[in-house]
Amino acid sequence: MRMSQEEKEKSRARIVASASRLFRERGLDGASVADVMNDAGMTHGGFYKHFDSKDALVESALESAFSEFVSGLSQCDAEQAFATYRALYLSDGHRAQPGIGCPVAALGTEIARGSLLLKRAFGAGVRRMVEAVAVTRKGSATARRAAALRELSTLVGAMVIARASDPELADEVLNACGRETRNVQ
Amino acid sequence: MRMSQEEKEKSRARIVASASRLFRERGLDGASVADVMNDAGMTHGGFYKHFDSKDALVESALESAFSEFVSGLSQCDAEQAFATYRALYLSDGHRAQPGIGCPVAALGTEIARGSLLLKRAFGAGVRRMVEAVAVTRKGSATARRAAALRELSTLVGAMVIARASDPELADEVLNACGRETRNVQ
DNA sequence: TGTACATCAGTGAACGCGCGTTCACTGATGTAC
DNA sequence: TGTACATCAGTGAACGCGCGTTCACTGATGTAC
Repeated sequence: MRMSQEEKEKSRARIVASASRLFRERGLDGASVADVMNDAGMTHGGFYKHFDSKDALVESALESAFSEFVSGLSQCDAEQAFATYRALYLSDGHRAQPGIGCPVAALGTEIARGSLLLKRAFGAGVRRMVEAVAVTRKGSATARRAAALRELSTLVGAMVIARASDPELADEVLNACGRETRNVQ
Repeated sequence: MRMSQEEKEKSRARIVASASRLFRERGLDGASVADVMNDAGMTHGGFYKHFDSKDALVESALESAFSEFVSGLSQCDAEQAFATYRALYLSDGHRAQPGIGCPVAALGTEIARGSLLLKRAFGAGVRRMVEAVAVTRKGSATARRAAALRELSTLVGAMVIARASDPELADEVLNACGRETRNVQ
């Protein structure tokens, strides 16, 4: 039966929210259209009233995931912000909950095999993260941006290594990157 | 027709070599058993004379990929080694050729969803990379190891971001991490 | 404002396809005597 | 050393399964008059 336009918008929002979480938890291939629709409380057949293809959903889900994650980071106090970012990013909570965490650490190596369109959407999200980190740094705009890119790279790499390794190595890499980062030689 | 034991060993080596490359290029889900066997010059049916399952192949392929990548790194002069590692790791060549590159940057986020067995194999490979980098650092064993973990995290994160983003951002992150790394504040 | 009708969000069955895995078969290899 | 036979690496067809996508259908919504 037909739903109102308002209901349709709500349905779409639920689909994107479910996809955003499930893709990060299970991977782009690991979460099927049926999984996502079921999580959003519907059957899979109606999916194509909202999106042209699974690829289109991935793009929307990525955008949503970056928005959510960046706004979570940006709630911190500007002065102490980066220390807080780092502590949050490298926390056990973040390691254990990729579904609500950083899209780069959750999906990076899969997006690398995607279309240029997908990489542009991903790049746009990374830029938002870079900008959120850059405002916590000092120096020229160029230097702040470069520092933010290095910091982000370290955080992403540490979380990727931690999640893909046994718990012992995971702890070790998170510890190594979580303290004294400013004294890296 | 039955092959000699020597031939069987050669076949197995070809299967692992093909898997090692194809998994890094296309992902664990993106390269099928048939793809790998075909690349190794055989049909898919004989695969199970060599491995119990695709998962077992993934484990062998990972081990082979780490071996190959670490030995490539270790050929450098010990004194200048890390500068060379970094330049090689962040090069356009490495970005464009994941199939012969770092297994962490190629498969990290997928391994994160795998079994503990797979993560142990992955962790063992990462440890070999960490040790190869740690010998190029100075200070106590603990400090060298922590520095190596941070350096590796930065390299991995930068390559993951670069490969998953549009070319402009890719260049920017590789540049930001490729120079003046020792002055990260 | 009321009515008649076109639209379309969501359902559930179905499609073709590629996947990991299994299996009967072939014939050279390896082995027991 | 030669012979008879068991073994098994590799082939190619087949299996059940889940995938992305399509489609006929339902009935409330939105709209034209």
